[in-house]
Amino acid sequence: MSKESLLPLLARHVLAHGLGQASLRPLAKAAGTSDRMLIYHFGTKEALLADLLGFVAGTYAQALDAALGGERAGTRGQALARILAHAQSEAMQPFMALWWEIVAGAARGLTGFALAAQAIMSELLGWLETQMPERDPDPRGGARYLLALIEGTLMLDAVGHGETAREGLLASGLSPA
Amino acid sequence: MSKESLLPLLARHVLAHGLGQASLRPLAKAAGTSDRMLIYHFGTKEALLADLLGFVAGTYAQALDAALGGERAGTRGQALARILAHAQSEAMQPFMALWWEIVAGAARGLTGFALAAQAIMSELLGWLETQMPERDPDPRGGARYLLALIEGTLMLDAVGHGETAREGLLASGLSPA
DNA sequence: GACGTCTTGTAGCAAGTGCTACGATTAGCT
DNA sequence: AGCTAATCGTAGCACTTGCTACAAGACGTC
Repeated sequence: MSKESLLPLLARHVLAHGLGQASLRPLAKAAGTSDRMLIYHFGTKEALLADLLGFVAGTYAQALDAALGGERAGTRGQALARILAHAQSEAMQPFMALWWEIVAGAARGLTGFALAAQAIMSELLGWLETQMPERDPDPRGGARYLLALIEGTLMLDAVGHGETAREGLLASGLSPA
Repeated sequence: MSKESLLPLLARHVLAHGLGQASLRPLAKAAGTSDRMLIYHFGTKEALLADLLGFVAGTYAQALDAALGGERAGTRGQALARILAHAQSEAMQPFMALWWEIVAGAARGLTGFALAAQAIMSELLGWLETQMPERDPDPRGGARYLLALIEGTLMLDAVGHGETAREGLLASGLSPA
């Protein structure tokens, strides 16, 4: 079992159970090894977590490319709707739960978390920029504006204020009225 | 030492060190008691956490009222700037770090976390509604729109994408150009 | 003073934590 | 074949976790 072949299994466990419960022995069982081997491969739990978060960020990038093909949106509102539908889909729910744990770690200054979070946000921002309407007057600023709005919406979703977010988007003038 | 007199001390410790490291013995030491007493008063760590998060939510409500007095903003942009300045202030930094942990817990479905998060968001939303400009065409929707934008901005701040958020706000048309 | 309830200290338990020591197996290279 | 280095299993260590058992003081009520 190589390091690389372990990462997907570890990620699966973390997506399902969260980072808080991610201790070596359960992780090892989920990956079909022993804690001894995890330490052997990664050296330290901290290093394991850093590698794991990097892997998750990479997986997210792939999922984004796969799910949201290339053609440009007609309006900012369409780009917004498209990405919200993706993030709110059933399949992305485990990732979203993990995402807020990554944000919390980044806010506490944990380096591995901050790096993964920045990578994921950069990925999403890059995708948003390619999605901006063809003759948008300010694609760069617009993409960043949408990014803030999207993340705020997803956060409100996560804490049970989804309806609040929906009304906010309606009032933003972006939604297809 | 009553339950109520313990809560501020416990909150201080959690704000400084985070929820992840919040185990009974360190908490007890920070509050000047023993783990035995914490269990005696709260019954369970889970119950302690729920009480503690409720207390933090209440404290946040007070801080909001105290720091951001009553007079209405002239424009949506002013309301936005005002609350962002508050949330990004040095004094609020420990609370913001704790906030993302609360969000992460809520996203994982932990009841105490979800309740506290909803209370805090409702408080902020209520305050935003009182701050909307006098002749705003849609104060209800506008407040919700601002809420999403604010939380997205704060999240990007937390993960080191503060500059991204700033550019997004500039492109929103809300900032005093 | 007697009684029962509330409060608190000291010890400790069973389980889980990250990590290490040591030995056995395997693989690759000469 | 013989040697070296990578890979892995078994035990275990020192420590922390949430929580409990047991007993002693504090305190108001009769």
